[in-house]
Amino acid sequence: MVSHYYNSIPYTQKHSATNLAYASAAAPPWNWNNYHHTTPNQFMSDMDTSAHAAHHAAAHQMYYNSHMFHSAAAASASDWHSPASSSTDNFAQNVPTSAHQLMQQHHHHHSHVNGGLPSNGSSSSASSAGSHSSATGGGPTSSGATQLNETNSSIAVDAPGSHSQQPHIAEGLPSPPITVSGSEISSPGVPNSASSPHHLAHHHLSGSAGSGVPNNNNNNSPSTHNNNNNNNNVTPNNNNRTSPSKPQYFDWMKKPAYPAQPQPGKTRTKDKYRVVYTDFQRLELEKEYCTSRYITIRRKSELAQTLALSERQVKIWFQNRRAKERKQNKKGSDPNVMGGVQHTDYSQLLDSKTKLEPSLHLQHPLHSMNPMAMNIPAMRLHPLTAHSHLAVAAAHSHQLQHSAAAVSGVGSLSM
DNA sequence: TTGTGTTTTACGACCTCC
DNA sequence: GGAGGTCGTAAAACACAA
Repeated sequence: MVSHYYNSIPYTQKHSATNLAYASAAAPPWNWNNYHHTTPNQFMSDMDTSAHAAHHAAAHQMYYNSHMFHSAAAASASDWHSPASSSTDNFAQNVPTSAHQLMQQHHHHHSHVNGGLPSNGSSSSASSAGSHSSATGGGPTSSGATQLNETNSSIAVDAPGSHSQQPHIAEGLPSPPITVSGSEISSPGVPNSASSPHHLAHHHLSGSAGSGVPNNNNNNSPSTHNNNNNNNNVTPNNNNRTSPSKPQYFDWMKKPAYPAQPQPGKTRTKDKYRVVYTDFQRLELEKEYCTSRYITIRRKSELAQTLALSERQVKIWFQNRRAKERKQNKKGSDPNVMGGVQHTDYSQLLDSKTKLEPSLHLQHPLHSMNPMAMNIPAMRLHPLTAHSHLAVAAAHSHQLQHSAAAVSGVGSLSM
């Protein structure tokens, strides 16, 4: 199965709607309107529908409004775009610039309600659906608005100093689905991603060049890795884990990140690479995971589009996430205690969430309905386990945001 | 700066289900 | 046969101590 992903279509993209995150220019990534449609036949697909759908939407909205971006919101008011902000913290950078903005824009109306906080995380969106604020909307930035498409291409170089919003957004976005495989994958979304670190840069080039290079995944190649090393200054990483300043052009940007033609049938070896998802992407994935440990086909598709990842990437992320959780549970004899995870604030988060969303403590239908899940001990959620899942996710989210909090001057996330 | 341990993406092998 | 699941693992990215 996997093999054909890159063997058969090595470097081509599948042009399915679902895979092309950016393809749907018309449908902005942040549009969550389609949430939870039932998908008959999918054993999990229905999970999100009906009861869960309602809860899901509610959960996102309630949960994330109050917690997920709380710190970001707090900081956002003044600091996010402040050039003065010296912090190099990656999340902080991302949030403010991209994720946060997106949030604001996307849920602009919510913000009003909430007093300007970036309300709901993306998700929430169900509500935002109709109001997709687009670009102009309101964010501080406006133009940014944008959609992934625009963003990608817009990543252009801003004049230094000029804080054009677009780039920021782009940063927050997706990463590069660069996959060797081209699979659904892979490509998906990303059209080449602008997002990936290199991608961003690479895209940048291509964008400016107008070429629009299609994905190419393979960036990876060694060259990719070298980027970081060679390019010193700025890590192309979209995560912005490094420098806050926007790079202009670098040598590595000028050349293709990867060899023109990797061997199509090769198995992953030297060329193996992996992209680092942006904090925003991770956060969104965590949020989704928080809601359900098993993503439905529909949600996977939506998420992939939203985050500019391939469905395959989303699927694998969930697989890895579950594996991580199992591992953690194993570590701690007590599955309810997340092994190795900091307990600090997530408990707070959890508590708050619980209050807001009691239903989250209930066993998710999926887990009882999914035959496969039934055979997997780890999947059998007893009440406490369910709790721990949330905690894990929350903790993880916490980690992602930790930096943001630090930047904002908030010692710990007040979630 | 470097060495080392951990985490994060991604895949292959194999399994089950439809 | 295809899709998605787990398990194990490779390797990049990251964190951190020395």
